[in-house]
Amino acid sequence: MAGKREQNREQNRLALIGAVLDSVAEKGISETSVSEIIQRAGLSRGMIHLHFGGKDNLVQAAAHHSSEEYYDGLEALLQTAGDSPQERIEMIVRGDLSERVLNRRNVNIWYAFRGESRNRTAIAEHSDTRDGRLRGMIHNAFSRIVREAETPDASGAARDATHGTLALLEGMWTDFLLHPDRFDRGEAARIIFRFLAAMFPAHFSLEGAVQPQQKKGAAPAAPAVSDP
Amino acid sequence: MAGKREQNREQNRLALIGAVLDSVAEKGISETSVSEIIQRAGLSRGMIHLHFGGKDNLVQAAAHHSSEEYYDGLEALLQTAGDSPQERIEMIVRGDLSERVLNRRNVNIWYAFRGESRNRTAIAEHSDTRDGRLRGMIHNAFSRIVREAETPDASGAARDATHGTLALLEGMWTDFLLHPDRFDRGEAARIIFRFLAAMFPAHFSLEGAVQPQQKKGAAPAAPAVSDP
DNA sequence: GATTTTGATGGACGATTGTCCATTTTTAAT
DNA sequence: ATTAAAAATGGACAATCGTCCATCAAAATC
Repeated sequence: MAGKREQNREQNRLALIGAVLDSVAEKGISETSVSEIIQRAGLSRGMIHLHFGGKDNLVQAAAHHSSEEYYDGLEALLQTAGDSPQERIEMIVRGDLSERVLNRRNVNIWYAFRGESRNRTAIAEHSDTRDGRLRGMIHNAFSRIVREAETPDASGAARDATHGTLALLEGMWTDFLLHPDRFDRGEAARIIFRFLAAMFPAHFSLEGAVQPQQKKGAAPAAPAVSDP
Repeated sequence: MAGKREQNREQNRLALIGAVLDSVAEKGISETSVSEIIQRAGLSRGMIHLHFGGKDNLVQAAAHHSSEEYYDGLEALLQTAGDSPQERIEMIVRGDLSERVLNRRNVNIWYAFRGESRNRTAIAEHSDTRDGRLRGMIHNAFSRIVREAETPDASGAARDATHGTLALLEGMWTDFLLHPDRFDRGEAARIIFRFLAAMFPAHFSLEGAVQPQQKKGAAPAAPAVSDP
């Protein structure tokens, strides 16, 4: 039996965190005031001090919550992936670009906290740990790939591929932040795999997209007028 | 004659903008108050309203100023580059990762504004235009590369290479934001060129040096997009 | 040198910020 | 049913926010 008392208590805690995240996503950090938060949560003014001891702690808890949510989602997705390293990397990339993870709300929240993370040490830590865990997963997979491929300077290649893949994902997120309407998930994934396929042709290919390795060049010859 | 009056006026305008950027870089946006600004600028309280009509406009002007500064620096660097597209791309990448452009101050400012750009339409616009101009320069170079290389689906390849390179640069900036102390410019550049070398082995090499052009006979033709 | 013009000053102002506590309400224990 | 304990309320509070204007100082013009 949870006890109605403790149950309500936890429920209100989460309501406050949710209200912060909603407000940050919608209005930005600078407009996320105590008044705004308690109005969204439908609770009284004193609750913040009661549950978190102050607004800063609440915001920090919200950042932590959001970070955990992101990583849990990604890890759950990863458990449905196959065992091969390329499958795992593909799952991470597609997962990180999926609607469930990469959406306006999450992106807004993520970048809002990042912009203020310099001062809020605790928030910066969450960025770090998330980054660290994700990096570990990707690096692990690439290590196996370069080992199989017997690449020269294997450890350097794995590290660079990891770093580059992470950077590419970060860049795509930024893309989404700046142009959420014209962002194309398929294109983002295709570009990442195009780079990976160029580096590890034996492990990645461009399925679904043009893969004209041995086909004769059909001379598309369409002059590029398309804006970038 | 500039007139001592107008001269002082402009000087104070710039002092206010500089104070905003210093404060944003050092304390973050949320702690950049009017009091903080005028204290740093050594001017009186009314100046903000006099010169900019309000704090929001001043912050916007500061964002604009910072953005212009970034792009001007990059463009100046680009004019010292050679004519070949690979030289231009290398110059852009190395320039974007150079100490002069990528440093704590600029990164802090840039991400602070990004985090709040959702609401401030004007600030978001500057991100856009900067992004657009940079994208144009890179896309222009890749268009020439794929044309020379007679790549199948040339326009798609150029677009993807542009998109990927921009994403990689963005990711490296984020890297610097989160770990300014252990960031390695050389490593960042090496990774980008490693990806580019994999995609365009005839044009980029792993050492980061530009690959010597194999055929000199090819007419450069007119650039698809004219540089500003 | 006198006058006009304009930039610059700094305090007053109401609004809003986050904190905190006296009080009330609700649940658990007796 | 009564008491004890905990949770929730909402307003008081000082501090700070950004705006604006009456006033002053200085440069430009006459």
